[in-house]
Amino acid sequence: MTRTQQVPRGRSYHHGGLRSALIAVASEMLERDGPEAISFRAVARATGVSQAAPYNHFQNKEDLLATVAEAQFRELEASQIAAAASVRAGEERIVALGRDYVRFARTHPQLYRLMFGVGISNWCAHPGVAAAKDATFRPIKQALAEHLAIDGDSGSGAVETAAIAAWALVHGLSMLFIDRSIDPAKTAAGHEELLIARAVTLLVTGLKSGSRTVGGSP
Amino acid sequence: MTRTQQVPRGRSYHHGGLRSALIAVASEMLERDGPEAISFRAVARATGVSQAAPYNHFQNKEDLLATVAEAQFRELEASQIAAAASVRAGEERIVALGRDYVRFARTHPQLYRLMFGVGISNWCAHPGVAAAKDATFRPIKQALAEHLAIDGDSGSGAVETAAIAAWALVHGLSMLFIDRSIDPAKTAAGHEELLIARAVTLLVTGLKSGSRTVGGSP
DNA sequence: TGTACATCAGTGAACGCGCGTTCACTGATGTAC
DNA sequence: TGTACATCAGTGAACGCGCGTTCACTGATGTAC
Repeated sequence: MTRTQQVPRGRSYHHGGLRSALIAVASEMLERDGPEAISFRAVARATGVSQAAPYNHFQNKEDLLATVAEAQFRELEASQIAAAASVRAGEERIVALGRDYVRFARTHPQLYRLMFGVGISNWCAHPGVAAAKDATFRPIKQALAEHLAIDGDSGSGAVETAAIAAWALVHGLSMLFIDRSIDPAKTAAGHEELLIARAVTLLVTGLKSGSRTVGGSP
Repeated sequence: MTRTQQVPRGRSYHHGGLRSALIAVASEMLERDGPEAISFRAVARATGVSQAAPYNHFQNKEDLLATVAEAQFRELEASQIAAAASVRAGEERIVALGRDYVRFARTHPQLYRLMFGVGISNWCAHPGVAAAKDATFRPIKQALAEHLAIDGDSGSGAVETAAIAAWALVHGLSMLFIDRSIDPAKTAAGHEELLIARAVTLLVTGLKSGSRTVGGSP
């Protein structure tokens, strides 16, 4: 209960802030080695603590990984909110959100892989992650809804579809960059930014000119 | 050299077709357990052979995994070629390619994850995979080039950008479906197909109406 | 203010495991003469 | 056709490893009276 004061107090037997320290160290190690290679023991070791100590703060290894993933989603959400606020509404904002998204993913490539399940066998045990993921998704949904000016009838279904398409596009770009499917050697330095902007613009253009015609029965 | 005859000959000490048997068994196990969970020993065991036997056919575990990945890319390429041929050129063909791509990914979700590096630490050691990946990419590139009717000057750069955007879209959709980010409970049965078609159509629409205007300096 | 006590958050040893890989070996197979 | 020999493709034991997790424990901390 009094563990709210998280500052380690000198030569204390107790760590004082082990939980957050483990999260920080795990994030670093995950980013360095990737989610497939990380071990619970190694995280404890790197935090300067016995291998059993983390069990006072996390149920098991996956609990720690899921916690890190959730924290990353919260950071991405904050980044998206900031990106949306930095630009006036409309197409510009949607492109800004797309660029921000891919930039975030490429800044933390291995953590981004973790966020989408690499190295975690049972997502279902960690519902908090799904909630954080949904929250991340909100800014782009809202920006699209505003831009398409679909307020009422044809409504939420179309926005949902558009949002999923937009998400798929930036997620796909991020993953292809991360696993080097898009060759960074071929893509001259700085051109990636242009590529991302163009791709998102492409989609938004399609949304605008097709919003009344696209659809129909399966 | 005479190993071209791959049929196991009854109670033979030698297997006769161990290499391809290992690939088949590994594919099954990969699909069942995922690339993070598979072990070289387990593959040997399931093939009914000692744990050392596979080393006569593969340098190491990753060599086997990469071989499986390459084979899967070849299958996807064949599937894409067939999909392109099944429909007349134009927007329809592009949508058909997209649907086929995502269908393939969702039919072999864990193998698809392997194809994009999950469970493999060093892609660079397996250049054949990259080549197979490029080949997979060719049908959609060609379909886009034809549809955009950009033959000469503004040329290959625009097609390349469009192709990467299209690839990112279907790859993103595939991955989001596979890791259940797109909730299949929310998406009523059969509606996924519609979602995929709509998303691809969106992009193609954007390509058409924006092909002369999108671009500019970074 | 002092003290007895409950609780918290560590330790270090151990359990049991399966892994990737190597090694010396041997039975099976194919080939040259 | 028979045979000596090289090579191929298996075997089974072993090496060395680090892993996730549990356990009995104990030192540190906070609290009630």
